[in-house]
Amino acid sequence: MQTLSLQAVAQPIVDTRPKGILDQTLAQASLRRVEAKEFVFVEGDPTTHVFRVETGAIALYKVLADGRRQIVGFAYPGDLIGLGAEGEHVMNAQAIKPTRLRCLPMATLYRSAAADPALGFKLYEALARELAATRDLMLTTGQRSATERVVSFLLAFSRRSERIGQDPCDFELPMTRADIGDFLGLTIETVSRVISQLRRDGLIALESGHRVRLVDVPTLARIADGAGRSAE
Amino acid sequence: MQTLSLQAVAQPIVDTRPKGILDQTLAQASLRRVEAKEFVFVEGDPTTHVFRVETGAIALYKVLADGRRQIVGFAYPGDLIGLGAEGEHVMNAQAIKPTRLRCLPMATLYRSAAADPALGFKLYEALARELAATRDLMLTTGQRSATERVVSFLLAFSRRSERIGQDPCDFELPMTRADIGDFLGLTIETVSRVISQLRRDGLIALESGHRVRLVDVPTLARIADGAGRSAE
DNA sequence: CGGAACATTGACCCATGTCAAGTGTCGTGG
DNA sequence: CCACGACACTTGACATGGGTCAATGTTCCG
Repeated sequence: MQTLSLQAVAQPIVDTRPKGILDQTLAQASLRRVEAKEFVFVEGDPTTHVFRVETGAIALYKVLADGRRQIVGFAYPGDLIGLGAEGEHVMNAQAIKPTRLRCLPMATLYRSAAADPALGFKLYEALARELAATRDLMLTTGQRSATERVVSFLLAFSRRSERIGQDPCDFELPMTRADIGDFLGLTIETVSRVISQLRRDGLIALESGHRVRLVDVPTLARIADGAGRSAE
Repeated sequence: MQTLSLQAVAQPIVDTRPKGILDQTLAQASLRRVEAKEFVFVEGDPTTHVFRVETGAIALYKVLADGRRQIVGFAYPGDLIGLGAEGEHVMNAQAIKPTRLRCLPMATLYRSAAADPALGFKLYEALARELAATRDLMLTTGQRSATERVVSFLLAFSRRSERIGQDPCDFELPMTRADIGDFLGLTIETVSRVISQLRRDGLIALESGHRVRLVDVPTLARIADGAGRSAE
């Protein structure tokens, strides 16, 4: 899942790197700050804008009538949110830490896309990446055990950490155990137990509940893909 | 899901039945037949074509190293498959009954899309619909009980049946119990047990394992959304 | 008609949910 | 600076939904 954020890596010496039209447009877009737990939009809101996360993190989730919650994704800096919904949003977007967003009016975006097929293609790609990520998550929640899910989650976060040029084996999880549980289809307690067990087994280490260090990545990788099963 | 397909509305007066450019292109595309259980493409295949299902049904799925399988969607007549993958496919597409497909070379599609933003938008919309469907499924597999999952599945199928102008309360499921299980994240046995129970409760009726009649839709709808839970 | 694939049903058991208690940890106000 | 309350997290005991294994029934096609 290499992201659209090529521009984040290739920063200008003299602005050699021609920025895409999307970046150009976004650079001028208004900035919005949201505090932790504040909503960017909720289900039913008219889809007036698309947002790009600049800093912070956002949880995207749906809820059932009785309050059960499924987080379908987290958005980190560089990610676009609000794409693909027509008319009104079908989910909630809530900040999990203080966050800054660029706000791009849908109308502007569509006008630009009609004029420039390359922009349209960018949006298409962004959506395709989201779809791929969502399907991977489905494979995880639908088929894996609790331990496999948590480990897959940690490894995915590790890969992301690496992708943005940070230590892939030592990172800060911005979300709570409840968020992880609602993402993986597990309860808080199960997430907590699995993490404790991984620590006891010496596969990960924690200093402060949210700072994770991956100690034995090969073993973790094996666990994620079902080591110790029938047809492994 | 009313669409942005303004271009579909604003069509010329002559040529009464305005077919979109996508339909025009597909009408000329080559036809391919696949038998039940035959693959349209598998993980790793180069993404040379996009397909539209004409008749039959296709299962789209991913597999884990040890063989566990997650069906991420079924494609029925009218649906596009193979969109959103770059370079190579990341999943398998297998017919669950004899199926006919229109095959559209990716290159042709992209060339057309570059020329006509309206087509690009169609593809974008198709992808957005898939994303929405996948997320709904995630909510189901991640948060619902076995009974809720099966009932949700039946109701979704019922809605589709209605959408294509057929009886929403009496339909033929093209897929096996194994397919349903791998779609919902349940075992064959559980699917079978739940269906038997629903029948015993008089909520559905079956003549031949695959022909389903929904008897008490209101109750089914209540079950799907968690009737009999804490905060219902 | 026969066999293979698919489906149902039952008995048992385990992974994970539920309920409950207890332990940090952080931010606020005294 | 400390005390307090609110949360988040951990841990334990127990319950249970759904998985596993196994036997049997059914359907469909050659």
